[in-house]
Amino acid sequence: MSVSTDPKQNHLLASLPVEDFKRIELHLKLVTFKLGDVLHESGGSIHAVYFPITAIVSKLNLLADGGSAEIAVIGNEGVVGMALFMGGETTTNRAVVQSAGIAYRLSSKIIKDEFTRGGPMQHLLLRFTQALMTQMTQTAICNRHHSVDQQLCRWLLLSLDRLASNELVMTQELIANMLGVRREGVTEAAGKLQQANLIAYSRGHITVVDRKGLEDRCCECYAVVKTECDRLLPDRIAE
Amino acid sequence: MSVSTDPKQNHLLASLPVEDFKRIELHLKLVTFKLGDVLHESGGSIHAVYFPITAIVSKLNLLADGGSAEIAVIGNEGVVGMALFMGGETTTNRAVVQSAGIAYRLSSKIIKDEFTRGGPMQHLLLRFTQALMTQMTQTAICNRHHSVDQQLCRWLLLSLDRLASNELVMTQELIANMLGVRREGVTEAAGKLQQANLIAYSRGHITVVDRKGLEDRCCECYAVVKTECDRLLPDRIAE
DNA sequence: AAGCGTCTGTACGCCATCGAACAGAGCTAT
DNA sequence: ATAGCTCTGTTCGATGGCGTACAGACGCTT
Repeated sequence: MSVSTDPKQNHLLASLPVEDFKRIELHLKLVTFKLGDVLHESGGSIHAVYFPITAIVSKLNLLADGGSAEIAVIGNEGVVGMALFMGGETTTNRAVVQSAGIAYRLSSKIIKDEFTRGGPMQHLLLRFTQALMTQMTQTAICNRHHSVDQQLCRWLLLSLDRLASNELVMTQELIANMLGVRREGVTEAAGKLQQANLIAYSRGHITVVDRKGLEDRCCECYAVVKTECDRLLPDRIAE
Repeated sequence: MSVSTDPKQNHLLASLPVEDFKRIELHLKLVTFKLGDVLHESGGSIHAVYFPITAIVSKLNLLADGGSAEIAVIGNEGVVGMALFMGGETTTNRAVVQSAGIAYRLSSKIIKDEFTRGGPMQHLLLRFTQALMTQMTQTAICNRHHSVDQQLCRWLLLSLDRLASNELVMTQELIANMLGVRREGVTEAAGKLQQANLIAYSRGHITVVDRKGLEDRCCECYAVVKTECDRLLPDRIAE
């Protein structure tokens, strides 16, 4: 098996004890996602959870008038579809692929059974859920108090942390949807970052040149989320 | 026992099966909170969970520069201190009393044991957590897209739903802290609502006169949260 | 009843973001 | 190489919320 499709590239799966992993191993289905694929709709039923390996997934809230805002981003540190084991079955947000890649799918029944055991899997899923809540709440206050410039930095850094390379495939239009601002606002903010030699981009490809510079320019929100994720989540293989 | 101090005034406690309730009943400690009391600090350790009866609690995120924003409000439909059973032990937000009243306290050990059982209590707590996440995410998008006027309506309605009377004890200054806006912004928005005969207030006492009118004036965010809470949470005594 | 502190009302200039409209630049397909 | 589409850059007026400053109103205390 090639390293790049190893389920244990997902941090949650990686930190499961052997016996627990063995139990679900056969049920894990490799799936490939491309940019824009929808894992589940807002209000739609959820049939499985997904453990991203190289894919990155955005949770987007939507408004009746077409407005939107990303409320969290999930990569190989976590899992998509928590509403299944939380008991709600659906959520009021859409899960959409922000960066193409692969993930492992686990069907509704299997993940629920596993969660109900109350073992390491439950423990991991709950801690991840709390990390996700931190991201959501920090997004809320960031939306309230910080400039588009700062939020773009936060967004780039959060995405970068979940990516193997330093290049994002993402148009300014899409970033604007994520941040819930106008496309022109992103153009302007991105222009500033480019002038400052922090990023370089062209037609949907953004390359982060100076990561440290982005962090300096960013609001505190990124650091809050990062610190809390590091605290709550396993960062590599246990055992 | 007077009706007003019955633990079963809390919807979660009320919908526990008899045997599960009996097990924790003796450990429930009645506590009285006044406006501004802090249940736990941002980043501080949490020693107990609280089931509000008449009290209302705000979850507030804070910024280094003093900025703040309410990310959720919890009344007798829920519980404060989820980080305990989620495994994180602390959260990055402050829980502060927004409306004076009583609550029942359950110590760390008891609630954890109860949660670990995997029975009805776990089930209820998880569903409540998901309802709370809905509130958080809707707050995030509301902060991004809606006016102070609309947000004030949302805030009033969410508070009202958790209150026995139609009078809130709350200065405009405090509301401003919750919404993360200037006090003057609240004065202006509240002035409009008063002129429209939807509310009446004076020196820290707000009376809602026309609830329906508030709903009409509000953004969709209130309805989204309300609908999801109704779906996920028990609304009265089970058995 | 006088005094003081708290709460609310109002005004003004400033700035970030919005909305709309359009120009240019770079792929890609035929 | 030409046409057409997507993506990015720029402009301009409008506007909502911010920061600051101050004035009036209410109510508690002495």
